[in-house]
Amino acid sequence: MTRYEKEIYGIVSNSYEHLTAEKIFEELKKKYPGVVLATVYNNLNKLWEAGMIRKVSVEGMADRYDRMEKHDHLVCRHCGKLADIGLEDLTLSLKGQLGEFFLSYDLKVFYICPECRERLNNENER
Amino acid sequence: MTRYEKEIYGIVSNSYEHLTAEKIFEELKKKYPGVVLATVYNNLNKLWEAGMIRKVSVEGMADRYDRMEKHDHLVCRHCGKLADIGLEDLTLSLKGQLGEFFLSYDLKVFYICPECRERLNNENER
DNA sequence: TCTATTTTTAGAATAATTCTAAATTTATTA
DNA sequence: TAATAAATTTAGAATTATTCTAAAAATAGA
Repeated sequence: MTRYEKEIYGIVSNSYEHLTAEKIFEELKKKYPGVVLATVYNNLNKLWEAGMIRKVSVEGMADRYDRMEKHDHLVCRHCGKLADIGLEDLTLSLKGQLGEFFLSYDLKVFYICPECRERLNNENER
Repeated sequence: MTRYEKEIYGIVSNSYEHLTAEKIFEELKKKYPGVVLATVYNNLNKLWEAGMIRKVSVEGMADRYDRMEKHDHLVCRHCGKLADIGLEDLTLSLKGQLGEFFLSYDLKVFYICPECRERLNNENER
């Protein structure tokens, strides 16, 4: 593992936020001011292809990167923010339904996050 | 509903393919040669916001549009192709786990599609 | 140390999508 | 119906996210 690979892996896998390449770049620049965005993309792709990090894609937003540890995502339909949630594991059920075709799955649950709910409430009261 | 909205809705909701905006544009041009790509995006967004069509997003690929009818997706990890599949409905289980927060969900199952499996086999045999 | 390989940089290029302003179409009202 | 307002479409520029290319730098191997 190269310097940047290691560093980027650390940033992504130790964060409970869901960082975009741009955010990771900003983070990395604190320690390595000379680094360049293409390097971030290079290494994110390498790490993703090696199965060491996740890439989370939601319609119309930049991809976000996430630690591997098993968990699902809540996605706010208003602001797009992601939150982690541990739902029942579907692996067995899916393997049962699909056989050895199965590789992995991605479950996203859409909702309105607490902040947006509150904001929407306030707007309605006015 | 405007002319184009209706037409685009028809294309998307009567197709079992998973069309990109570009493909829909090509399709629409057969009937309305003067139409412009921005119109396609405008109307796709309107239809999506109105909950009349789905938008399917997979890391690193252009968004694809799909009919609403309840179904899940198989995504080939090699070529990115989508296939429909009807898996067990999770709505009740998720409502149970999340309460009225729940809006909807999106389940993608990753696999290697038959074509890619075959291709990979052939390559290995050589 | 010399050579080959890999990684990084810099910045251009591409792809997908959105934006803006003007033109056109459609709907509403006098 | 004419006049006005509102919504849609067009044309093309702009933006955003991401990838590509070629050269430079770093690292690893013989």
